[in-house]
This record gives sequence, structure tokens and C-alpha cells, in this order.
Amino acid sequence: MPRGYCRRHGPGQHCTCAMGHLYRFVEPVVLYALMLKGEAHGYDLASVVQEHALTDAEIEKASLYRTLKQLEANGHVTSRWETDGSGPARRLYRLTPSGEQHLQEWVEVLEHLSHTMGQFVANVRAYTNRPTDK
Amino acid sequence: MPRGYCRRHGPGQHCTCAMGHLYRFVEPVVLYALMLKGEAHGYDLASVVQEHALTDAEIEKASLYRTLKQLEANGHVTSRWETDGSGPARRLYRLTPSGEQHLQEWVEVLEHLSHTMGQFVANVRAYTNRPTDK
DNA sequence: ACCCCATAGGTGCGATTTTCACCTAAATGG
DNA sequence: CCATTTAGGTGAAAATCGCACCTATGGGGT
Repeated sequence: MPRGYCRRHGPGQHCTCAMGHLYRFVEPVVLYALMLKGEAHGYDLASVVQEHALTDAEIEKASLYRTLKQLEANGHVTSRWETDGSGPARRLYRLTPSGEQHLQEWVEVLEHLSHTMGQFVANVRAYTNRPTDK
Repeated sequence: MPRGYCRRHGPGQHCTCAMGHLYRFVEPVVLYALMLKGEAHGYDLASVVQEHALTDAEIEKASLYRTLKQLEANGHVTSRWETDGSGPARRLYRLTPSGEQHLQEWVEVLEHLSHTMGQFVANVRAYTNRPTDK
């Protein structure tokens, strides 16, 4: 929405698509999905993160896989290959204690953000509907 | 916070600094500041946007000026030079009707985002403190 | 006369992030 | 034997960010 034209929702829409993926808060949602699932592979997480996504824009797999890779590099998740079973090999991810703590940090950040956003909205509305604004 | 180390708050902090400026929601804050001020120049807005910023990270002037330039390109603000008066010339900005409407669109987006974030926070907390989680 | 500081408005550019398209590979169905 | 589904990516152009740097005006101090 903020910048230019939205390919997903067409023109004249105000959506969150133009916010990048960091803005779409992929990381906390992935951490949460992993906490719910216990152990899961990326392809599997795709649908779960979509349900819990904070914005209306699609979380695409490129950013999902890269987020998982980065979470592993930071020690927030671990992974192991599962080669047996049918179909291609799956990389199974699991949350580490550090990952759970990181999610709690995200929760605090998002709580604060939710608050300031709510206040901002209230401020704008109050100013827009102020009595002197005939 | 999400990625790596924060230069502003040091290590071990969970802040919003690592979110980019789009993430810091500069645009709606600039629009609101301009609505409050009526007419203002960039340097002047710098302090006002800081007060109303949605995150704890500094909104730096590079992004402020670029946001203003872009808002003008999209017809959300107009500008004129004020050369008289002492000191260097100032570029005075003013909100257009389109800009006011754009702020209202932002308000809807932010309201939705504030809601989903609040719910996400509640969900994580509920799951973390669930009875079966001995 | 000279220099420094505050005000004002930027730009340059390397580094990071995002996006969309594209690729490999294993099993399954026809 | 060929297409589809599941799975896990990568390449690379485009967009964005952040910090450093630049110009210019006027006022105050020495």
C-alpha cells in the first residue's frame, strides 16, 4: 500500500502488500508455528504461517525458507534430514530454547508496537473528528 | 532486534531498530505531523515525527526527506520555497486532500495490524502458559 | 575580518533486503 | 514415459536503508 501500486489487490486498494517481509513479521510467525507443530518441515509450515500471518499479504516460500535458514544460523532452530518415507527428503525443524526465548522477545516488541499503533490510530481519529474541525 | 546486533541499544536488547524505515512507518507519522502543523518544513518535522513515531528507533533525516519527496511525487503533499526570513531557504510542505485520505487509509491498515498483533501476542501467551505445559 | 555553530535541505553509495522466476529431485498416477 | 505433487531451495534484478558527506545562510564571538 504505501508505495505505488499493488499487483496482488490491484489499484485503489489499501493493503499491506508493499511492506516488505520484515514488515510482514515472518520470523515471529514462523517461530510460533514451529512451537505449535513441535517439529515440522518448511513446506508444511507454509500453510500454518499463512493462517497466523500478521498482514494480509502472502508469506512466500522464498522468504519462509530464508527465514528458517537464518533462524538456524542464529541458533533459534535446529534441523535434521528425514530421508525415509515417501517423496523427496524433508528437512525437519525444531525450536531450540533460544528460539522460544526469541519468540518471547518478539512478543514484547509486538505488544509494544500494537499499543503505539492503536494509540496512533486513536490520535488521528480524535484529531480528524475534533469539534473545531467543521 | 530481529536480525543481528543493535548498534543503538547494544547486545541483548530486543528493540525495533533492525526493522527498516518502511517498518518504522515513517509515512503515516509524517502525514499526521503535517496535519497537526498545517504547514511545516522538513527540519521542523524531524522533532515532531520523533514524538509520534511508532517504534523506538530514530527516524533519520535521510528517510524523512525522501519520504517527503515521495509523498509529493504521489500528490499527497505540495511544497513551496520560503526564501525570505533569516537563515537558509525552507521548503514548506502542506497536506493535500489526497494526503489526508492516504492517512486515513494508513489508519485502517494500522488498526488492522494493531489488532492482529494483539491477537498474536495473546495467542503466544495463551499457548506458553497453557495448563498442559508443565 | 575571520571562524564556528545552528539551521536547512539535501545526495552518494555500499550494504542489505525483497521479489519473482527458475531449478533439482523423488515418488505417484495415468 | 510423461505429467503432477511434494519438497527445498537459488539467482539476480530491483528496491530500500543507513551513514557519511556536501552545500548554503546568517548570527555570535574574538
